[in-house]
Amino acid sequence: MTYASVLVALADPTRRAIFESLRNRPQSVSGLAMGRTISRPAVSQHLKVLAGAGLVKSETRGAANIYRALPGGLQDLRDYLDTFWGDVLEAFAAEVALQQESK
Amino acid sequence: MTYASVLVALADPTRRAIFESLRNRPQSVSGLAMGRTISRPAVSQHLKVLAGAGLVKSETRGAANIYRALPGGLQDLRDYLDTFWGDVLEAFAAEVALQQESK
DNA sequence: CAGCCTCGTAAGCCGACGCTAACGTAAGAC
DNA sequence: GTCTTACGTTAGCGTCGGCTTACGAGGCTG
Repeated sequence: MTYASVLVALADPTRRAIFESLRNRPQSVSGLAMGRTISRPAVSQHLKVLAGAGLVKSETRGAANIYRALPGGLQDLRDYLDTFWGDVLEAFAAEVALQQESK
Repeated sequence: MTYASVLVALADPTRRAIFESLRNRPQSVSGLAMGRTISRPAVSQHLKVLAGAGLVKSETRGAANIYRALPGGLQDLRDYLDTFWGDVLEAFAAEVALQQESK
């Protein structure tokens, strides 16, 4: 069920940009907001959504708050897509067989 | 770039339900709307979005319009996720090496 | 302590999204 | 031709989501 929240989290372009920036190296909230055109609270809200989807983990270091991308957060979505693959191909094969039979 | 539209398309629960219903067997617009609580035009609009993302193909059969799921439509998203995997693990390894070095 | 930094949250605004109702079009069935 | 079925599109409405501004809570430094 968590693949749904992952899809919602990654559907937003700004959130994707934050996540992509985080995949390279862990960063603080201010650091993430600095290179971008949006304000710092906006980044904070996006991080909240990403954390809820299990894509990001926060780690308090002094007054700062370091965010890091979680590799396993995408696994559920990958499994979901793999399920689709098998089903679609199966349905396709079944239809091909059906048309062969009707000839 | 198409993985973005795929993410947006699959982020909506109703659209996912339609796509999941379509992965089993091709169906007409009315057939898709029948089992659901939403109206037929709503289904039509969702199918338009799915088609724009390359997840679905329409095939006119008489007055009806049969929609079918495309297996290759998810490939771009899969590749995108795979890119993340490598990068995150690489960053993780780099950080581990950094901490090892500082010891 | 005061001052400055970091951050999260609440209120409010505005644009986009999903839905319905109504219309118009095209393809059979009679 | 007439009627019915199946479909796409539009206009309009309600709602949700992303953004900013403003505030309050901690932590660190002088």
